[in-house]
Amino acid sequence: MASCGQSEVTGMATIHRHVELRYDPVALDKKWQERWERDGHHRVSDDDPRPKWYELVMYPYPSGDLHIGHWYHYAPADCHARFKRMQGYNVLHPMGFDAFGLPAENAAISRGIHPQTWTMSNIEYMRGQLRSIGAIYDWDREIVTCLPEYYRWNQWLFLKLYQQGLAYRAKAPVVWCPSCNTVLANEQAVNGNCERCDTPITRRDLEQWFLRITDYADRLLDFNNLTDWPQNILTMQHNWIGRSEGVEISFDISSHGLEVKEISTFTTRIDTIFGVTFLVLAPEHPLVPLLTTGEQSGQVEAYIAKARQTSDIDRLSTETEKTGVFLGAYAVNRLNGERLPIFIGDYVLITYGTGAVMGVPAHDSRDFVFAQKYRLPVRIVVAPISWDGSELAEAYLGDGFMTNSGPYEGMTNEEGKEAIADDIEKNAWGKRAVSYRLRDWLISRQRYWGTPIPMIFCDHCGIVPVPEEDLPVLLPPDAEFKPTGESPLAAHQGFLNTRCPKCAGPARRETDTMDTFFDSSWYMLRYVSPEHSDGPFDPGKALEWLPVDQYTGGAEHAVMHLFYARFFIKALNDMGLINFDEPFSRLFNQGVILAEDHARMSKSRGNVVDPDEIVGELGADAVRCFLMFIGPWDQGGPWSAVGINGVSRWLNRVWDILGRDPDDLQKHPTDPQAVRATMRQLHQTIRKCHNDLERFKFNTAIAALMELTNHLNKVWAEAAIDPATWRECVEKFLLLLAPIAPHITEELWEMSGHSGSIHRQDFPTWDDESAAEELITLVVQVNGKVRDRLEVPADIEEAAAQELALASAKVKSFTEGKSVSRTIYVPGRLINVVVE
RNA sequence: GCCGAAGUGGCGGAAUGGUAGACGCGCCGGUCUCAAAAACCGGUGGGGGCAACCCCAUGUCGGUUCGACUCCGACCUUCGGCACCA
Repeated sequence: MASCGQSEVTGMATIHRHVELRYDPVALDKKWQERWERDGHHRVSDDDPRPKWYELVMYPYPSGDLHIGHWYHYAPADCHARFKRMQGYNVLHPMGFDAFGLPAENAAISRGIHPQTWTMSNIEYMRGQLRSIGAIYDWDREIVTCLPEYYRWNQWLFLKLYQQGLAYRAKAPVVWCPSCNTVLANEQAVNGNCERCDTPITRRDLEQWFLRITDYADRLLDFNNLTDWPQNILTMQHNWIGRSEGVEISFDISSHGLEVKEISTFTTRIDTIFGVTFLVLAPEHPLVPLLTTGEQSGQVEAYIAKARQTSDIDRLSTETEKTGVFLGAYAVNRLNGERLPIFIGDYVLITYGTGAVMGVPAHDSRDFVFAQKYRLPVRIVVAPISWDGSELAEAYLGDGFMTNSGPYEGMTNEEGKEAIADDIEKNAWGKRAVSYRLRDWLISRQRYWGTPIPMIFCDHCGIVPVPEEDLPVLLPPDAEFKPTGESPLAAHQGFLNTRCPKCAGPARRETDTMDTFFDSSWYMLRYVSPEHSDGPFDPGKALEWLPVDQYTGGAEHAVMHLFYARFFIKALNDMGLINFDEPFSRLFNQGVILAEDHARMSKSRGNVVDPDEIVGELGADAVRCFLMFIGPWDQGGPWSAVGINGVSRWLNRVWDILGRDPDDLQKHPTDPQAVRATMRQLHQTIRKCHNDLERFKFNTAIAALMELTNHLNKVWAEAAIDPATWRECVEKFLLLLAPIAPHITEELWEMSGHSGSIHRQDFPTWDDESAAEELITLVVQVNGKVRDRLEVPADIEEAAAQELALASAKVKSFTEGKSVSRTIYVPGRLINVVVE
């Protein structure tokens, strides 16, 4: 990739001029966008008698510039929404801004602009860019999450969640980004690095606000109402929740004379309980300081200190050697009375299960390497098939018969699991339990540009929620943004100091703000009544519009936004605020638009495509068409500066075709066969467009429309059809093209003498009879290889087809001297002659 | 390492188990032009043949089938996701 960015841009502009435009698309964009706006063409009424269709796109972050990736997301989605509208739906296709978040604050720090100023001016600019798409957004419904009218309802919802016990404060080891100086959600730590700035993350113990999403783990695992979601998203959510069934089993430590008499561990392999030869606790486990003997304390403390410093990327890597330190203490396995040494090891996570594991080196690969390193015994208790009693080279993870297992000897390990679990429960040594990989959702952020968490700390009353009538808790405009690790709000005395709502004594406000995923977890509800001031949404309107019928956005939100939104809707449903259980009925993930060099677009690579420039030259319709034409929407694909000329030329031809006077055709005799063929192709095209647009297969829909224009050009050149047929064809064609290219079709609709907008017309319908072929090309195969092609009536009978096939000279040359064993006939398709 | 998706002309891509390469880009030839661009018309997977035609070809190797880009198995490559979850 050449790095001379400047000359490349001019080079690209030259390429565009390879098409000489016969009409002025830029003028049309302006004319119609203004007129649609003036006429309130895109305003959506709540009292429309037609069935509703809520088509939602993931709203953008107002970074200040709409790039071609936004176009790739929004233009096809708009086409689909327009298509549904022409099908007779009252379509809500709203747009807004995900306006809180770090970049605004970083701009404030690096350039001295207030986040509010930066964000709002970006929004202002992006509104104009979004308008250039020509989409049917109803701007009266726009939402901007950083405005108090929106975020007060974040606070309101937070209070509701708190009342339900779904929001709580806890000290927890949290993911910390030392560069952003804030806590991150688990989901925002990517490969041990901060999602935003790529800095290796560390852990910190902090008092934080959490949402109890784990309470909903099982319900979030129920995908029965999500049959129209892509399977890969469901799989990701399934794995993210990571439900495992097992047993919590405790080991006796009463001999240590502590208040705590046992250590609890979680295992999915209780069948291996007789193979336990040691225990490992997470370094952060609360029993560690109590159990450590004086002799070992030096080593243990050093190990803990080191584990704290180790970045997550090292600690979580499967490559890292498993290390640990003996505490000097022992526990007893109650099933066989054995004494087991207790270790700490950083491969045990405090956040999963009970923070302690039973070490079964024979049947767990991690325990195996740990045992080897510290020379701990390895005892096989589930015998591999045809095991000869020799030692293992690696852990055996498969099934087998129980051995060295006391009363359970000889059972299959699956039977053993149940029998042992039963006995453990009978003796109250533990119980069957379910563990989840999923953690509660940490929503506290030590940053300024977010929704203040509406909580107050009072020395007398403890944690007191801000009363509803005191909302919103406004973000003070005059805060210092320097990231110190504490929220900037903590340094703002005016914000910090308040009165306790209960006792009216002096109190302090919570100074953390909310994760912006909180905002987007319910924004689809706000669009139905963006002005509503008695609650986050008008319940009647929510009832009317939701759930979202079609949601589109990137797959990168699989375990974050999409997951959180599902949780919110379930929680709100439980509170009786809404009456549905899933926010998005259908989900479609569009792919990623790549640069011409097939790499991801990035400023550093210098391969970014600027949509404004191309729209300013070729018009919005050409860009819309080309983005949809590149390939299947869910696959994404490379942009091509030359390729867009193809659709531009095509739109030129469309302009040309519609500009012809159909009466010119009267000067020539009409060919009835050509008329039938034309009508047939029209109906086939309508059918194909309908089916393809329904399923987001824009590329093949456009290809079919191109074929129709090619056909029309041909019959025009031959003057083979009559003016009435021509008129019907071009009119229906225009309607088919309308959702794809709204500006040119609106202009041509007006020019051909129609009053009213083309976009208020019905999408054309087809009938299969008119679309049916009269003649087909019957493929004749011999042993599966094509040997001849015959023009025959479409409804030809098998016997007749067989006779024709066998009579073919070409077929004869391949069957000569051989015997025909049978023929296979596929009606309307082919006949295959099988010889020998 | 595990899970998932995808590999088709020079390029983007099309094909309910039934004509592989629709549509478009690019390229080649022609028309128009003083010339070029644009536009329009025609051609365009590889190999062989004067030709009619024939052979080969959808990542690789097998399999199922009258027939496989499509279904099954193994492998290779690319791209996503997860990655000590006991």
